[in-house]
Amino acid sequence: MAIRTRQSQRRRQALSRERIIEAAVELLDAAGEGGLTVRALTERLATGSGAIYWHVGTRGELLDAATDTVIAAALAAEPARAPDTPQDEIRVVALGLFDAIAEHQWLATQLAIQLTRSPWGPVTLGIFESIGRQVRALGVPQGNWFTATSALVHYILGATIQNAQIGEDTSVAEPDADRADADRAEFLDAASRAWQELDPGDYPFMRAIADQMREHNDREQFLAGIDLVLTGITHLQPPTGQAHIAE
Amino acid sequence: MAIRTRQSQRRRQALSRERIIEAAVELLDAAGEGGLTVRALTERLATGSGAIYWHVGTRGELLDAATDTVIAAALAAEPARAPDTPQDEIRVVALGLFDAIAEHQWLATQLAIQLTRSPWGPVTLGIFESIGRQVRALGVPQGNWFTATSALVHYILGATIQNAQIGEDTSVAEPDADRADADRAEFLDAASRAWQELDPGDYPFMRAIADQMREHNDREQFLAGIDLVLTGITHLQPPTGQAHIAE
DNA sequence: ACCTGAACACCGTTCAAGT
DNA sequence: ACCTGAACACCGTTCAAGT
Repeated sequence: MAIRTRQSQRRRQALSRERIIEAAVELLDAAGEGGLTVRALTERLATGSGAIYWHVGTRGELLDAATDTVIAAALAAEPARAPDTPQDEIRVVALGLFDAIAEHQWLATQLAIQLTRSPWGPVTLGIFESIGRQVRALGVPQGNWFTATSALVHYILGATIQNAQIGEDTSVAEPDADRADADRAEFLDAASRAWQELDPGDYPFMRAIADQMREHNDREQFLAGIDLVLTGITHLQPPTGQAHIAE
Repeated sequence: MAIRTRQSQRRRQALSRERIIEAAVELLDAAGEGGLTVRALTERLATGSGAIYWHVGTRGELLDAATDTVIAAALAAEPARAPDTPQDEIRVVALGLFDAIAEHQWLATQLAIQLTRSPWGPVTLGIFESIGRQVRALGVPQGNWFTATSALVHYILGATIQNAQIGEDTSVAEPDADRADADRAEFLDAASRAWQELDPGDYPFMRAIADQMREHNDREQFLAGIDLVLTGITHLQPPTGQAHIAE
């Protein structure tokens, strides 16, 4: 009963690479990575397994294509209000990724897999380019572009992966926004309580910050981290030709 | 022929949870996540599949246990020279994770999976605690502990995941250190050339930094990012009770 | 308590055959 | 060129049976 099969009797749309990727994203959203099986896909699309391989290739290639598609859409999405400084633009791009991963939790793992397997594949390239342009607009000296952009991108990816399941909802449905808020408060409360019960000998730090956890807002916290990195970028020493002249 | 079966005829060590995890790590190191199958494991350990389930549980639980074990070891490892400032200690912890993931590439994905599924599981907790203690030692005001620690941890995780395959070797074997260096130079050169051939309309930034890629050292670059975040932490505003009094 | 291994359900992929 | 679906090899997990 879990997943409703939306179109099983006769095919409504012609089969195509795009249609297959779209259906794959629906399955992934509904049931996670394990939910995307060739059989479930052929059933949903009312076709045979060979058709999938004809249009997109193996299951792995389909996963890559789904990841590329969703990330590219998140990077291309125009924000409601036009940002007027490079800092704002960076926040917009970062929140775009943050929300995309919250909406499609399977993205966190897929992103990590692509990052590991091909560190400079299309996905990473797109993210670096988006952030890098704003770093340039910030007036950072050219020799620091790579360091500054890497720091931002890596912070964004790490934070975004950890917040995948916490951030949920936000932009999707309004009706149960209250319920989502309640869920999150409950989650934070549980985490906070768990930390307070940790062995003080092993986890003195986590115990000490247990209080802060309760009253913390994921998006605000995420943006505070962005600001911290931006501050670090502002104070970068202009690079020398040779690294580490004086250590 | 690929993987040498080290002990097949008769069992040399008594079967135990620890022995199974050890063998799992060997399989993962040799052939990645796909290389860890229950059948390969039972063959290597000269046992039946039921024994695995008796001692550790499902394949997923075994993957979690392997991840926990390797990360805990990386965090507990004592550095060659004792670090004498909190900043140095942070660099030591960060490089410990950097090297662990370079040595065990499958860790990058597993870490991301655990981070997504249980954001405050034992792995994340251990990393936060290690870094958090040093943030406290740095003299950061308590209200900023969480923000500062998150920024560091998320940067470290993001950077470390992307550098998983580039960083390889380093601490393992000396004989082919030259060869590994050559491999990396080749890799960087290829990336640099690929960026120079990108469409200037779509990727102006990546084209502009293609040169920097060639002469870049992963570990130095990683540490430069750490320093950037540390600088940002130093310049954090002391927090107010209510967030965003004046926007 | 600890271990064996056949049996089961499910999976990705291929490919001869159709249109 | 595009699609079908049976067949194949392989997988994780269970469990009655052994010690």
